[in-house]
Amino acid sequence: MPYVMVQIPNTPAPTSPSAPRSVPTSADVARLAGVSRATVSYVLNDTGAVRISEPTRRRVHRAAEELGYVPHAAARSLRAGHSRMVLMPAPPVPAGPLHSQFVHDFQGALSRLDYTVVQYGNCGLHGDEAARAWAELRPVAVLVPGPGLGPRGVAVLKRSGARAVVTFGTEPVDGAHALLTDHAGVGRGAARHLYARGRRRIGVVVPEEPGLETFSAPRLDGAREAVHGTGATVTALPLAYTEESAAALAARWRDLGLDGVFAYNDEYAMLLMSALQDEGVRVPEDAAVIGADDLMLARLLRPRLSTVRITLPSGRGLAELVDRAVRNPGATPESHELFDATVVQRDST
Amino acid sequence: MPYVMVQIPNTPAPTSPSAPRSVPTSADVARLAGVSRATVSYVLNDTGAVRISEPTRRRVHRAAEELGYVPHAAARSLRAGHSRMVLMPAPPVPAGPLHSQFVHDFQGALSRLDYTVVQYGNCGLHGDEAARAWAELRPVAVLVPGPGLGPRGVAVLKRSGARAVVTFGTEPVDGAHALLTDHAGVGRGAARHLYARGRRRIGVVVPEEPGLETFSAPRLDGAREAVHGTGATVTALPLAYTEESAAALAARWRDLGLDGVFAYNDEYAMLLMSALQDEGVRVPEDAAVIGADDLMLARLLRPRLSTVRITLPSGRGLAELVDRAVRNPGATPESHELFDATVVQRDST
DNA sequence: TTGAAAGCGCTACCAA
DNA sequence: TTGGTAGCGCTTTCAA
Repeated sequence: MPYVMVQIPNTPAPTSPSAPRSVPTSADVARLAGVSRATVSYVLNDTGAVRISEPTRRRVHRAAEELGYVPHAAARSLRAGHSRMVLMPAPPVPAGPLHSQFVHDFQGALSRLDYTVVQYGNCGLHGDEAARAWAELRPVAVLVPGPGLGPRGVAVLKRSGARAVVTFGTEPVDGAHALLTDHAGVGRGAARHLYARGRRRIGVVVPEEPGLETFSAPRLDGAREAVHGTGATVTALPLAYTEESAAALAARWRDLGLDGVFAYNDEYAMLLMSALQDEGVRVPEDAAVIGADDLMLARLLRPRLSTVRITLPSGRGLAELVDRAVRNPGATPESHELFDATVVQRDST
Repeated sequence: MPYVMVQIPNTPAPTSPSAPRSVPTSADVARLAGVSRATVSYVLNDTGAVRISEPTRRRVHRAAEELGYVPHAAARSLRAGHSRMVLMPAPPVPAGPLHSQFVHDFQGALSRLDYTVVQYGNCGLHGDEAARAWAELRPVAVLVPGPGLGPRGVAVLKRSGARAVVTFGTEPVDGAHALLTDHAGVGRGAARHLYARGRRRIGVVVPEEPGLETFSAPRLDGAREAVHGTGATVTALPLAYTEESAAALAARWRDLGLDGVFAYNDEYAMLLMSALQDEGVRVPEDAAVIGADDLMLARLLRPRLSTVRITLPSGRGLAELVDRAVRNPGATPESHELFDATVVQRDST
């Protein structure tokens, strides 16, 4: 079907009544109020050093209101030479409840310190590429979850003005503050507990979902380390987060000859424990099961699930760390343990 | 222990070798490469219209590399007059698994369409205040979860250049595209199901956690509506997400004289069902329980939990909606049902 | 093939 | 008390 392409002007003539006028600037406000742009800036920012008469203030405010004027953050921070944006790249996997809660708190705390917190969804970029993309936004601080950042990335960020770079991860990155997430410690705690309960052939669930290796690998390593030299064994058990996968694993459970399992976290633990029970494997007699994260829901299953409780520090404390780092960018990067991992024994071990 | 505070200059003299030099600009690159800023821009952006000789290109690239030059996004979009930022204000409550997954998909899909997706954590701001804060960033599109935005807010955003404003919520907002989340439909489906199973005195759990009213109120209303005129009753049951609260509710269950309950979602349902069982209330004989969201974990409890499954559309489809809206900002706002709610009967009803 | 220069929207210095 | 104006870093038109 033949058609005619009509050129639609994307900035309609300002005479058109219903059309969206172009975005009002402070110059427009100044014009309408009959003052200079400088005055507009003074009034709207309530600059202390300069006194503007009350009638003028009113005129400016009225004009701004009438035009629906909103200042342009990019222009402002360009002029100012800095911003108060804290950038937090979104993790490569959808956030779990712990992470969601943590990010929420942290955002709140930083907001109260007058920072603007922004989660940046950068799909597919890796390593230094990603760092460059973040650096383009000229954040005053960057909080990077996971291992996506090397020393070169840190350097790129700092060179482009980031006054604080903070990483979450199992080990510190050169030049950045580090919040150490001791996943190995979680695995170690779980395996030690199983060992103490008399288990010698220990399975460790490793989720098959991509993106979780970051956490699962150190947890597995930690478990290995915990029983090293004791004669107990640790076996990696790949498991997808589906009932089918759990049923399949449970079906070959007896062949595996294991007597205890650290199931990565409470969700996988619930899934596996349930499948084991369906298979007639008794928990904890035939197989002791321990999870991690201490989800409330995990207390509802019977037997009640033992777990490694992970307590994260308050968002406020971390926000203060960031604030300190921003105020004193020269300081030597600090490393902090972020986790506090405690075994909570219930009925499944 | 006494200590001496040493004033560290935060912009060290550029002669200092190891100190962080000030952020390199395209002018620095130009200087180092011995060309003009224009040439730098041409080379780094690979401008098609202009041919730059190969040796010059190399010099520019080398210089940029050496300085660790990263372009300044704010300056660029200021000059360009527009950006490709899609702003998504973070919801006031920590995200649940459904929301996390959805946001993740959606971010990925928009990234592939070459947008920059940014979740903005704006603590405490409300209504038009919040809209103004978002507008300062001059996003090309804004996706607002929940009811935080009125027609005035939409107008503010559009006036400041947003070419698409999309709301998630139970009802459309004037001037914005709407993705309708039919929470009432969820409640309706659940209550209808309970009614069909012979229940006449129906409880509806209303979470006490602040910020959830947005979802719980329409779910309750939907349940009321479903049984309106049938002689069946609907009773709101406040419940905090703690074992204590659930135990307290279960303790007075017999006094309440209810025979069925829609428990807001699967998590509250699991909590309540478990408490009821501890109290000796038989499920489903004495009390039929239905949740919502179809969490996998809810299938693990016994009796297996009936639920209202909520399927969200793919992130890709929504990303395309946004893209279409951005390309054609004049179009009449569309409204779409976002939810597809289906009752899944298992053993608890 | 390259350079000079204007200007995006804003703030802050200096002058009136 | 107010206005003129420079300049933040960038792209792009026009001229050489």
